[in-house]
Amino acid sequence: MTQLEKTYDPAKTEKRIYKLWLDGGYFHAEPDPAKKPFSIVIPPPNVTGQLHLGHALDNTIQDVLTRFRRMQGYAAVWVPGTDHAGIATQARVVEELRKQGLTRYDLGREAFVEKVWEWKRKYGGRIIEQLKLLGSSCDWERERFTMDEGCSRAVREVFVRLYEKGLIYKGERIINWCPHCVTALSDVEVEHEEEPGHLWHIKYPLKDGSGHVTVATTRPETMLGDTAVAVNPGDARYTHLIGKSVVLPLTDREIPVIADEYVEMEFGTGCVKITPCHDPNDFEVGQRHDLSQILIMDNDAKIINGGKYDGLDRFEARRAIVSDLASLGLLEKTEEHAHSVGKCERCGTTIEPITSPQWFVTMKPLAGPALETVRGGRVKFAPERFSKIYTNWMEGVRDWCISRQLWWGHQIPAWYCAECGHITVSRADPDKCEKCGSANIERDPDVLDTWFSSALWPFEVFGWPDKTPELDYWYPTTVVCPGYEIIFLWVARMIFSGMEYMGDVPFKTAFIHGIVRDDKGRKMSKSLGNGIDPQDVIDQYGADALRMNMISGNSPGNDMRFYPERCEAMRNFANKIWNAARFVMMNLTIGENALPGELEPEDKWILSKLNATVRDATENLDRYELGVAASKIYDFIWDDFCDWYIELTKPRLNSGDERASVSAQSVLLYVLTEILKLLHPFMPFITEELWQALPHEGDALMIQKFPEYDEALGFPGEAADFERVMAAIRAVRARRAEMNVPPSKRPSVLIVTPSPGIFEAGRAYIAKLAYAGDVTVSRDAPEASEGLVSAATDSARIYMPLSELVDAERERERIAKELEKARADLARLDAKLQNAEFTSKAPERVVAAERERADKAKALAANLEESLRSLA
RNA sequence: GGGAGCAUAGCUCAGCCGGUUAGAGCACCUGCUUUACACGCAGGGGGUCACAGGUUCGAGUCCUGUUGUUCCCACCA
Repeated sequence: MTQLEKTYDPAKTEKRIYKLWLDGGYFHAEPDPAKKPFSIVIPPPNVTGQLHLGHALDNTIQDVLTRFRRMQGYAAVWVPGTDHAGIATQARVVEELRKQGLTRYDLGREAFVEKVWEWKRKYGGRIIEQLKLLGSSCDWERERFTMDEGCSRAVREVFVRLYEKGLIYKGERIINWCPHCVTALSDVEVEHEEEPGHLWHIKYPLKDGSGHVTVATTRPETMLGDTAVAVNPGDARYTHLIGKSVVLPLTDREIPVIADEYVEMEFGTGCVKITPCHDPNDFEVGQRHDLSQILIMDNDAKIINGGKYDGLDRFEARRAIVSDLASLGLLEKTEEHAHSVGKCERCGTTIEPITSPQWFVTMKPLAGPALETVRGGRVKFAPERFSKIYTNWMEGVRDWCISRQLWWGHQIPAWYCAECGHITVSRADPDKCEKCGSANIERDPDVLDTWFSSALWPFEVFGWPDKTPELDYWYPTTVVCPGYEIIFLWVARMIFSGMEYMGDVPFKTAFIHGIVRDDKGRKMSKSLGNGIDPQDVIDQYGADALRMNMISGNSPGNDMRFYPERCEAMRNFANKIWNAARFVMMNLTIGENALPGELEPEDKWILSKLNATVRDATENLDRYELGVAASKIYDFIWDDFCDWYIELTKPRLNSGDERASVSAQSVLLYVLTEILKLLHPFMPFITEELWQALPHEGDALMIQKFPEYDEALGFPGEAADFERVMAAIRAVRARRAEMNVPPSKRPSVLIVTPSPGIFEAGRAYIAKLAYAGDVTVSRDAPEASEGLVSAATDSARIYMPLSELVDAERERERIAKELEKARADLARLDAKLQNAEFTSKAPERVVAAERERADKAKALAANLEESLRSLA
């Protein structure tokens, strides 16, 4: 048998074990009609991204689920891949170029895109390699990229279909513009932040010279684009002005005063400047009143069409305009005013609402089935509460702006005809206008939102739009495991996409997790510098410890704080298992894993505990309660197996009796092997390593059968009996500890009990675990003696002659106190049991349990009384 | 403005369908080189489960309200 090191060293095993799995091909799955399908598609990380703890969390979750089902015999596939991440990736390469003093325009589109591919080839593998460090059992043969050929074909197919169906349109609408990323964004890519700002009250003189109206605005620079002033039609203060004109200060334009319900009389002055090109509400108002549109900012948010302000940055323009208005006497007042400002989620730049010709997906027709499927429970959210968040959003969903002014991404398959203006949208690149036949056509330069391709992920990875065996077998996927921050960006869009193109849900369950925060509860971010690199954690504690830390100690859907010390606890746990296995191996003379024909009471006890743990943990895993499952397994291993069972086997192993030793070894090996299987989904490396070192059949632990509940190994009666012996041992230990008796002092122990059988059988264990010299079991009490220390359980009284340590008076007091407590318990239980309401209404098993408890309290009280008497 | 989460030991958190005397890790106290493990063992202290009502034989768990806190959504000029 291999000799194990005293301490588990993850660094020495993880790489080797991962290679063993790869070489064995165990991660790969094929559709297999003889098995049940199980599938997960990875939330594709950004191709240029670096692994962070958020990835560690959701990949651990996916790996636990995949390994669990694989071991249960499912054809389990976990499809990995990466996302081309349009804006993020392009920004990285732009930044690279900037360092060389270049812009993307210096290279031109084609060369730039080639540059990004180069970058992707160079760094795209990094995150994948990092996922492997975690132990992820992805089917790497099926790795995909959202811009690979298949995905590109899927994207194109979807775009064309939606266009043909009239669900994709191009329109001049208000969109969110990021002047830094220089592109349009969808609504969900904008984060709103409350910021202190100002409400400037500006006088707009009436054209007829009869005075002025005062408008209030938080963005005075946009006044250059004003094309009306609006008041509420019911606002008596202003009805006489409706239809009149005002002269827009700083320009020489005249604009009308109009009436619109949208204006709230209570807010500001009740007069609103209307800037259709730079505010979504004003845009609507403009539509209703057929106002003209004046765009006053360019793509860099510099002023255009603004006379002397042209060329100024929007914030410079704001300062200049406010100061000019003040000097003209048109600034009535300035109020402090907190308001929410939209920021680009990518770069944090303040978003500018702007009218722009963009492509949109009409959402209403897609939202219907997407809502139905969640309401009807065909897609379930875990935890359930997230379905409400989803539903609320989907009910109010607005059209999705899908075009991006980038070069890196899926270019929109639309060609504009210079002759007739027709737009040709086509699966294959056209060489002429489909309407007039002109060859003078030009392709739309824009690319699609990155999430447009990720929305198709659950079916494009299986080969859609082709009909493939994989698609047929694994779609709908079983479960998807994203963080709650991408419910709208990704989960929602997969659902309506799945319904639209596949006619079926993309996954049966969305298992949502929270955010990993730092130890102070803050989000980890580059700017705070509080990010923790999972690779460092793995180096220090091992991947298994990191994984176990991610899974346990938090509940699904809630954020978690990351404490390195918790990893330490899990590292210690790994070491505990390591040493338990080391102990088993050191004592092993057998080469086969089989339970002995005859089992000792302690064997039945541990098997019974194991069996219950298997049943409970499996149930928890079935319900996505991974943390609860992990902690049950943890407790069983540490408390039951290590602290009790291993100690209990020592007398047999050291007895010199070959048969006794072999029987102990057999049970040890059996239980340890089952433990390794149970724990494997959570801590795959150490469990595989140990399994390989132990006698085993088969090639790898990761493809062994997951333990199943076995009625034949229940032993409820025997297990309960044996717990009486354990209770006696605990009682003796507690008494000794209280009196500071060192383990070297081994008094004889007398056990007085009405049921001596189990204690007779357990004599050796009592001697070992309670440090007894010799153990006598009797039905009869000893002669009263001053020198005895006593302990009592509900099934026995225990006496130890420790006359030199014991103070008879204090001993009596102590027992009297315990007795008092036991009687109080008994009284409480009796009262409960005598309450007819309780006995008639509570379920039978609860009443039975209370009865048993009362019986035990009664027995304990009786034993304590007896102890007291024998001291008298 | 709408919605959701959280509030349990000094700290961070579990507590799954309402049913013991509410648990874990860390921290703390006492003792221990017991030949698997000091990354350990044994024993121990520590909680009015935010507050107020309610439902129930029984509430940390369900309901209502209050307070505090975090987050999400929303076209709050």
